[in-house]
Formats: sequence, C-alpha cells, structure tokens
Amino acid sequence: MTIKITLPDGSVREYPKGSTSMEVALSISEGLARNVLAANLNGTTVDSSLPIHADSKLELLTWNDTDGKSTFWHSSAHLLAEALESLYPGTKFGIGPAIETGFYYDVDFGEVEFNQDHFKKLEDKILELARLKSEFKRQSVSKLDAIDYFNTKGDEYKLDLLQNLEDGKITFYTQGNFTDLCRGPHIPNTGFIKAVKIMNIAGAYWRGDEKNKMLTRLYAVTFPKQKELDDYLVLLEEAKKRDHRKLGKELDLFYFDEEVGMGLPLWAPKGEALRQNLIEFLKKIQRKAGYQHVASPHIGKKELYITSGHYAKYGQDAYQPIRTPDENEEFFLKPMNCPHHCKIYAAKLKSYKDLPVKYAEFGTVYRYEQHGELHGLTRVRGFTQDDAHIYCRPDQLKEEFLKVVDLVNLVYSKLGFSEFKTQISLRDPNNKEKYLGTDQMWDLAEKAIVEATQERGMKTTTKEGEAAFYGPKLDFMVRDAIGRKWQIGTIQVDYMMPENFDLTYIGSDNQKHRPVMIHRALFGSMERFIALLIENTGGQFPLWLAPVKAIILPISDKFDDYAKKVADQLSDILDVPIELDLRNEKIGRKIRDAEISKIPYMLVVGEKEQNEETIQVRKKHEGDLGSQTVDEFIAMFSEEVKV
RNA sequence: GCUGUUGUAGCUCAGGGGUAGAGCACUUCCUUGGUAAGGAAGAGGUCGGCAGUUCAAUUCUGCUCAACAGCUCCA
Repeated sequence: MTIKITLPDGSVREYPKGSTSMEVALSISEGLARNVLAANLNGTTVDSSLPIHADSKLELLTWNDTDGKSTFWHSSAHLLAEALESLYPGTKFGIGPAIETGFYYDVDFGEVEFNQDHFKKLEDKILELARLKSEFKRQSVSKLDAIDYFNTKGDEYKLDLLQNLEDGKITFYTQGNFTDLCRGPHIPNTGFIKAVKIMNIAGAYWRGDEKNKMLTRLYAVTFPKQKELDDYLVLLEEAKKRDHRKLGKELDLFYFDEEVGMGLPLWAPKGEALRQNLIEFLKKIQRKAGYQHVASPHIGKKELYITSGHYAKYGQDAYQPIRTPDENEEFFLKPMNCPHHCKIYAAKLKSYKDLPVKYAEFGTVYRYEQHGELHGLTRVRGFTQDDAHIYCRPDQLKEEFLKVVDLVNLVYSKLGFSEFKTQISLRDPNNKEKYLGTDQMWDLAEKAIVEATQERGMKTTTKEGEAAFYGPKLDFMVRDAIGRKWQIGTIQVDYMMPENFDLTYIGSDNQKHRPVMIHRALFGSMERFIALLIENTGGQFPLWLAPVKAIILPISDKFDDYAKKVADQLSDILDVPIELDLRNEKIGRKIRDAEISKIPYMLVVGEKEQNEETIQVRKKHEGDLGSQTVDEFIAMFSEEVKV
C-alpha cells in the first residue's frame, strides 16, 4: 500500500502507507531532514513523527517557517518547564504558549522566591537538558487518567484546564522527566535548542482574570544557533535606541512632569514645531478633501454627554465632573469631540445639497486611563485627536467611507508608513446588548465597511466584539520599535449619534431625513502618531518635518556678524526655524553637536565664505555638499522642503 | 486597578548605617580654531515624599507618589 504525498512545489511522491514526514524529508535530503521541526499536513501543523495514512499535501516546516518557529518555541516552553521542575520541585504550571517572538510559561512557584538573579541558573539548566536530546513523545490519555496524573502531581492549573477538554482528545507530551498536558505538535527532540535567553519576568492572572491568582510569567526566547540569539539581542538594543521616550528627551521634543500629572505630556518648542508641521500638513490635505475646520471647548455639560450616550457608558470612568459654584451644573472634560460637532451641525438647517458636511478639529480630549496602562506618548490621559466627523446621506455612505480610506492611504504613504495593518471591528453577535442602536443600523454599517475594504482590495483581519459601542469600525495599526501594535487611524460608522442628537437634513422631497455619521481620525492622536513616527524614523525626520531645518556654524566669532546676516536672510525668505551656533567652540564640535541634534542642514561660514558671500552646505549624515550662494541654497531647500 | 522592578545633580549612571561621587550638560576664563568631543576653574543634590527602627537613615522597615515591564481594561 502506498500513499501520494504532494509537496509545496507541486511534485507528487509515493511512500508506503504510515510513513512519517521525517521519512519524507529523509528521502529528499539528509540536510533537510536535519532541519525539519514539524510538518504542515493538509493545513494542520503536526509532529514530524506522525504516520501518514492517506494521500496528503505536505509541507516540511523548518526554522524559516513561522509555524516551524512557533513549534520550536512551544517545545522550548516545555523544556523551560522541565528545567523549572528540576530546579524548583513542586512548581505548578499554567500555560506555556509560543508568542510572536519566543514563548512564555505561567508558573506558580509556591513558596519559592524567583527573581532575575535566578535567570542564569535557569538558562544553564535548560541548555543542559537540551543537550540530552530528549525526544518529545506523544501519548493519548483518557480524561480520567489525565485527571489522576495531575491530581497526584498536585497541579491545580492543569486540572482546571482539563475540565474544558473533551475525553478522547487529550494528549500528553513527555520529554526527559517532564510530562505536560499538550495538544502539540513539537519538534523531534530538545537537541535543536542551542541558545536560550530568559527575557523577562512579570505577573499574569491565571486565565487572564483578575479575580484569579496571579502567577509568575517567564518570558524567554530560544534559537537553534547561538549566533541568532546574539543577533536578536543586538536588534533589541538597536530598537531601544529608537524608543520615542528616549529620543523625545534627547531631541528636546517633549517631557512629562510628576507635578503636572501622569500621562499629560508637555511639548517643548521643538516638539511643538514638529506637531505643527504635521498639523499644517493634514489641514492642507483635509481642506483639499472638502473638510472644514472647526473648534470647540475643552469641557461640556453633563447633559451633552447624556444625549450622546457617552455618560451612560463611560461617565463613571471619566474624570470627576467640574461643578460651577452657583448654578451647581456639572461639566466634564471632553473625552470626544463628536458631541460638540453634532451641535455645530444642528446649529443651522441643512439641505440634502449641503451633504456631505465634514467637520475637522484638532481637538484635545481627556480620558482617565488606568495608570498601569500609560506609556510614553502612545497612551496618555490628555491628547489631541486629528478628529473629523462626516455627516452624509445614507446613499453617500460607501463613497464617503472609501474617500476616507483613500485619504488614510495617501497620508501614510507621504509619511513613509508602509507596514500598517487594517482591522475591521464588528459587534459581538452574542452580546448585542453591549451596543446602542438597532440591528438594522448595525447591519447597514457593517456591510458598508466590509464592502468598502473589499472594493479597495485591502487585506484586513476581522474581529467580532471589538466595535465601538455606537458602531463598527476600521482601524489602522502600526508597530512601535519593540514590536507592539498600536492603533492609529480609525474610521467608524455611526447611525446612533445623529439619532441621539436628532440631526436632520431636508431631502429633495422636502421632508426631514436622518444623516449618517462617520467618525474618523487619520493619525488617531497627535501624541501616539508622533511617538510612532519617531520610532519609525529613529528621529531622522524628513526636511519638511524637522523642527529645526538648518543651523549656521561660524568658524570663529570673527564671522558671527556674517553668520547673523545669513540667518536673517534665510529666515526672512524661507520662514522656517534656523538656528545659529555662536558658542566659543571649534567647528568640529559644532558639527558634532548639530549631527547629534539631527538638524538636516549645517551651514558653515568662515573667512572664505564671508569674502565670497557664500555658505558652505553640509547635510546631516551625508557631509559636505560644497559652497553655494544663499540664493542657490534657498532654491535647493525650497524644492526639498515640499511634501 | 493588579504583580514585579526601579527612583541619587539638568541628563546617563556608580556608591552605600557615620549627612555624597563620575561623565556629559551648565557658568567663568584661556584658546580664534576649517568639518563628529580644545584646555582650565567653578557652581550645582533634604539621595522621590511621609512615617518608623537606631546614638546616627540617602542606605534598614512600612506606607505613599512616580517611572518601567507585564496582566486586566481601553472611548
């Protein structure tokens, strides 16, 4: 009896029934077999030792495959557990999955105090066990036997896990002296693991529920070669240098102050210059796209948020209300701009011919975020949204939605964000009471989003239960320097708020109609976007964004007057920030400091330049560009500074 | 909010039961120097805050505030 195995390149080979993926690999080449970690059999990742009994599609997985890596890391988690059990007998185990980079294991150390000082010992033990090349052996067990095993061992977390598992589908994996409840698959043996680094230790609730006991989560990463671990650690160091919190301080962009309050960023002149450059850029693009800019106050009466629905949903979690001394009215710091914009819409009667109406505001909002959640500029308590609300007729919804999608793509491409992900967030179909509005409204809104993204051929992931309480949304996410994903842009369809505020327009039939509303932000918030921009550029901003565009460096104080004259000329014509370094320092020092400050142009002036009425242009990172007249520089600069 | 780690000069950090140290930055002076750190001197700190133990606390203990990592949450 033979079976036909189809490989990814389309070739078909015949093998005896019951052959394993490893045997297939061996038949192709010994080198391949040495690197096989697991296999993808008809779309499912399986052990390379699993016998194949029918014609199948087979892909051999190595370290170069995502699934191969995650199998490797998952097996490493088992090895970590084995090492822990051997070093600290009595340790109880929660779950130990592979994650994007590496893996973790949640463990209960009981009385043992485990901290960073133990990392080295643990790493050594893991490598020691790895060298034994213990095979990962799979074994099916009955639920009763499984319960019996962990009862004897006294591992309550595994028993808890077992409760949700179906009898007959339970498997154990054993390597060396360690047996774990696991569905697999695993790498052939522990010998593949050649390098390990315990990265981090943190608390994590059992099953992610804060009512449960907090376990110790050990984050670690392993590699098949020491060199790869070393490279990875270097990469991490590089990423740390791009951290916006570090660069923000170094480049003098923004600060936090305990006395001002946590999560409340202070923008220094250079940071604000950067912010304004971005705001001007967006305003221009938005005006072109038919948006009108509006402005609204930072507080609003409680009644406004009762009408909008925000109070019922988030009133308790917001900042405490501000009370007037006489009228005893309650005001809230605004958490969103939409209620105010709805009021602007309602202020004047609209005709169907007026729609779509697009109000944009760089509106500063305040939200009470849990303090453990605050992080640099990416999650703060006071921030400025590049917010806009589009009020349109239902028949315009899809077109308007598409226009916003196109606008997001345009803006991100100009800023060099190419690696963003898009996610559609829909209502949780099993928990509809969490949301406002009728089923019909939701169906219409969700359909509009799905169709629009399909029309643009966008690769999106869809998540149920992640929608805003008033409507479904399309989010744009990018990664920061250390790989965390953050939502930036968002487009949300809302039938509810026009209803709540009784917004109308007069149709061609001379009757009142209800507009649809689109909430949208391209950057999300200026703060978060700038954080990600800093991390993505490493602080090397393009000329048009740079807070300081050029610095004039006189060779000595004999040329200060000429330097000032040049500075005045440039500022007058270019209308951009130009600095002047009049310190009593040598030119080498001035250049070094300007390079570190990441100022795009350094203009050196000395005796030669003064006599010839020129400047010597030096570009950051690139070095000397030679002498130019001021006019020549202005022409070159003006061309480059265009977005 | 929860768990853990951390908090010393403007910044980065060392130290440690007997009232503090480095580098950079800052101030003054010397130097007038042509492409990534010229030299000297000086000033600067209630060792996050509050309490406790002690003859003595920046160091030990407790509480508190903040930052960091993760968990939970997320408009």
